[in-house]
Amino acid sequence: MTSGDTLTGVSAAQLDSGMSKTLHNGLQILELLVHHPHGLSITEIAEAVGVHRTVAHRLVRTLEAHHLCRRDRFKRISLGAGLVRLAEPVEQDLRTLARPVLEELTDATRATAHLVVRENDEQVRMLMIVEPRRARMHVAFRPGQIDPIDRGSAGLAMLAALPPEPGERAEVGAARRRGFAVSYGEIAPSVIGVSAVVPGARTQTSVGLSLFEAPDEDEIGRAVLGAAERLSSMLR
Amino acid sequence: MTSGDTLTGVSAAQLDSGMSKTLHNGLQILELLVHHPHGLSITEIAEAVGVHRTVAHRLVRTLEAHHLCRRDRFKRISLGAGLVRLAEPVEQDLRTLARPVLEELTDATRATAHLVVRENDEQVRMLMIVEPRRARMHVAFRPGQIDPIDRGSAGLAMLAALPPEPGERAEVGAARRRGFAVSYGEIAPSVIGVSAVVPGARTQTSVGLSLFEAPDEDEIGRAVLGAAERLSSMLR
DNA sequence: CACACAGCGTGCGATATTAGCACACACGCC
DNA sequence: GGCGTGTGTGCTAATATCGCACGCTGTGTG
Repeated sequence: MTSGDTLTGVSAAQLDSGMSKTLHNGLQILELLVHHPHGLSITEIAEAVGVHRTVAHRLVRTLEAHHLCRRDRFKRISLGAGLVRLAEPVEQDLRTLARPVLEELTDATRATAHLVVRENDEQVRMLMIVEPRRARMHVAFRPGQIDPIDRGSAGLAMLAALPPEPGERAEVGAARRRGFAVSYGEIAPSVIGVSAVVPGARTQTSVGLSLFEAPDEDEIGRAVLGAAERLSSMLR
Repeated sequence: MTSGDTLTGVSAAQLDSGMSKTLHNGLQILELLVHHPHGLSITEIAEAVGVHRTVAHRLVRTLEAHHLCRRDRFKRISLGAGLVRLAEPVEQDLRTLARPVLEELTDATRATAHLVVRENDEQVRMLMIVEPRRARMHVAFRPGQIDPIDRGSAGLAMLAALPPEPGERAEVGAARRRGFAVSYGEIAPSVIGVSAVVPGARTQTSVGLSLFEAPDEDEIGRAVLGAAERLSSMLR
């Protein structure tokens, strides 16, 4: 991974053979705009993506027609509202049901609660409730963030929910015995994670907490397990 | 608008000259998948979008590399979690701050609360809180839904926030006098809308309610105006 | 006020990318 | 075991794209 990632563990897609270059470039524009909330000009986009200005222009027009980009009155381009329509069906029920559970968990523990789902060999953060609740999220994690499956408490918990593998990390075995996983600074430095899987979800799912100080693992683990159980029962 | 819309007012983007056909096709796949939560096969996608199977295959591979699609173990394709990363920055602060305000409004009125922002000549529904709160949303409205600016209470309220236009609808003038707009069945049949703009938002924004029975307009209007005011004060 | 400048938008040909074919493969079903 | 459906992969023709050149708009400056 020699290029393209500006945030922790967020890998930019590489143009591989058997992929469409034009579509790839268009999507790269979207991913670029994620990191520029105040918008970019056509020229800046063209430079960043590495295409000719007129090419960027055409791609932006196309994205705009789909409401995936918008242009303010100064022609600066930012992400468009059509994206929320596209994102809305993604694990919709799960997110709707999980929100009150996470809020409860956050209120009980004064820590940031997460909902994470597995996607192949990676884990995706789907929902976060921070404390205090109305804070804007300037933290290391963001919804939609993608990390490898074998890192962090959420990933460990998911691996522990499967049958033991020969070369698995010791933490996975510990998580399997305890029912919840703990990790220290694996995804963000000095952030401690405690997670448990949600039984019965269609795709592997976990609920977890982020802490900045070493917790009473058993107490926090019980809270997380309780939240996972509660969410699990709502899924039926 | 002769083709492509399956839901109320949701218009599919047309391939216009000056647009990239490949990117357009790729995005069409995403929009198609919105309506198929259980996934589609490559062949079904190819048919629906009107491209050759191998073309669809390549497009899907590209989308997949960007985590915009995922394939389950039976090769069925559905929307991927990368979309929540893309959607997350869209009006992020506004949505974060508006949620508690909308929840309060819903609890007070037992009606569905909406947050709507303007995008050029269209309005986009950004957030909805339904009553009961944990219900899955099977209603006529969905987050991300796009409607023309001159329909429904949210649009009327936004138009009323601008200087009077010569040919404007009478309802706009009424909304301008009262400070909030009311509409009867303009977006979804027999659904009554009451909306007020949020002063001070970067893009024109409104807060509103959906009702199924004719309300006491002044009472509901006061509640909506209060919510808009509260949200407005949080933006500063 | 006129000028220059920077960035945006649009035709139009050369070219590289894509479209579609033909085939091989995997899987489930009779 | 054979068949049928659906997926994945080289390869060439064809076509959509790329990038150039030009005109435009709006902004800052002498």
